[in-house]
Amino acid sequence: MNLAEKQTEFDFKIRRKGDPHFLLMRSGVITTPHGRIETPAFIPVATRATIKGVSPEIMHSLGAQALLANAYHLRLRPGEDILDSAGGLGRFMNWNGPTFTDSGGFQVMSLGVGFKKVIAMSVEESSTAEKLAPKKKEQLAFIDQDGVTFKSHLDGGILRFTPEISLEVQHAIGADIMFAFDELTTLLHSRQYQVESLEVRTHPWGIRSLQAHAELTKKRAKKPYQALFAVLQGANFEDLRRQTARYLAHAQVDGLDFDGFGIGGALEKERLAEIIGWCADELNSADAEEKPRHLLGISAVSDLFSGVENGVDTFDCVSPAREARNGALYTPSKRINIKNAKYRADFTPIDDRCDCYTCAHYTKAYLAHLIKSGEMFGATLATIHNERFILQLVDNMRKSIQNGNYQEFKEQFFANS
RNA sequence: GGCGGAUUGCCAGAGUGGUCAAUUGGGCUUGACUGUAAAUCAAGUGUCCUUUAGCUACGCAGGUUCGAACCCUGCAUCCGCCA
Repeated sequence: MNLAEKQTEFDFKIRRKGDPHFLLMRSGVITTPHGRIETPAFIPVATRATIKGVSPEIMHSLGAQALLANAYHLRLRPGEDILDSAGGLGRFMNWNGPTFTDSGGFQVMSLGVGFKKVIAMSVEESSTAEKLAPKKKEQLAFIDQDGVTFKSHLDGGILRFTPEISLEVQHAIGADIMFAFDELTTLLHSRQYQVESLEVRTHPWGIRSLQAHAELTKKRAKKPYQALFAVLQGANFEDLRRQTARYLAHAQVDGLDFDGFGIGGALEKERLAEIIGWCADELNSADAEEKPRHLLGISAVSDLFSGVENGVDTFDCVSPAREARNGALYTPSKRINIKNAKYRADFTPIDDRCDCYTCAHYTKAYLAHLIKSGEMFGATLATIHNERFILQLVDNMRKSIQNGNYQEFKEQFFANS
C-alpha cells in the first residue's frame, strides 16, 4: 500500500455547505480508522490521556465523538513507548473513538513567553498581559530555528522537541489526527516577529513535520493511518494568515500533503470571526475546501458560533473542564460561579433544561459545597455538566446546519439566554 | 490555697513603648480561566468615607507616658505544676 492509499483511510466529506448568511459554514463527516466524527464537533481535551475526573465512558455518553491529548505531556509521562506498547492512546485509556494529539507546539508558548494564556485576549488587555509575561529565568521553553528546548516542568530535566521528534512521539502515541509542530506566537509579538516566526519556524517546521510523517507512515506501515494537520499561524494579520493558508495547503512531500488544518495562535478576541474567515476563504481558494479545519483551543460560546459560521469543523478546548473544576458552570444565559454565597442553599439544578447526569441528580447547593470543600466528586460533576453543555451546543449547531435552520437555532439560543 | 504561663481581628497565630488598623496561614467574599506548569491564580476582608484624614479596636477596669496591643495595678477566664 503506498502513501496515497494509506491516506485514504482518513477522509472528510462535506454534507452540507453554505448558508445565505454564512457562505463558509459547513457540516460533514470525518472518517478515521477509529471511527467517524460528525462536524461541526467539539473535541474535549484529555491532555494526559484523561479528561480530569471523568471516565471516557461518561464522555461518550455526553456526546463526545473524539478526544485530544498532548504529545509533550505524554512524552514526559508515561512516555510515548508505553502508549505504543499499550496499542495506542485510545486503547491505553479505554476510549474507542477517534483521538487527536497536539504536537507540543502550544507548550512552546505556554512554557515560554506566554505565562498566562496570551492568545485570545482583547487589545485593551495587552498591557496587562505584558506584565504577566514571565522573566527570562522563569521561562521553561527556549526556541531556536531547529526546534525548542524545554525545561521539564516536572523535574527540570532538559527535553528537546523538534518537528521530527514531535511526529515520532505522536506516531507512537497513535492518535488518528496529529498536528504539525508549530510556534504559537502571542499578540505581544511584533509583526516583524510574526513574519520571522512563520518563515523561519512554523513553515519549515510544517514541511519537516510532513517529511517525518511520510517516513514514519512508511515505517509503521501495518498501523492504521494517522492523519496530519498543518497549523496556520499569522496572528491577526490578514496577509500573513492568507499567505500561510496558501503555503501549507500546497505543501507536499513524497506525494503526501496535509490531511487537514489547524487554525491556531494569537487571535484578537474581537476579530476572531474575521481571522478564521480569511483562513477558510484562502483554503477554499487553494483547493483545500474538502479538508477538515480545526480551531485550536477555542470554546467560548460566542467563539463557537464565530468559528462554525466561518467554516470551522472541529474545536477543542480545556475551558469547560478547567472552569468546571474552578467552579464556573455554564448555563444558557450566563456562566455562574457556583462558589458564590447565594448558591449555598439553592436546591435547584444548575440548569433545569439541561439533560446531563449532574443536573438530573444534584443541586447547586451540593455542588457549591463540594467545590468549595475541594472534593474531587465536585470537579467530576461540574466537568460533566460543562462538557455536556458545550458538546450539546455544537451538536445542535450541526443539526441546525444539516436541517437548514441554523439562523433560527442561533436566534433561539440567544433569545433563551 | 501557692507558684508559673496565657487571653490579639471569623479561626489559628505573630507582634512586647511610637514606622500597628496590626506580619502570616486558614476561612469568608468577589473576580479570572480559550491547542492544561491550573482540583489553579488574583483581589478584598473593623467602621464611616472623597481621602494621604477621622472614629472604634489587641479579655475587663484603672494607671504610668508626649505616646500603650506592648509597661504597672486590680479583676475575670483558661492551662500547667505543687498542696
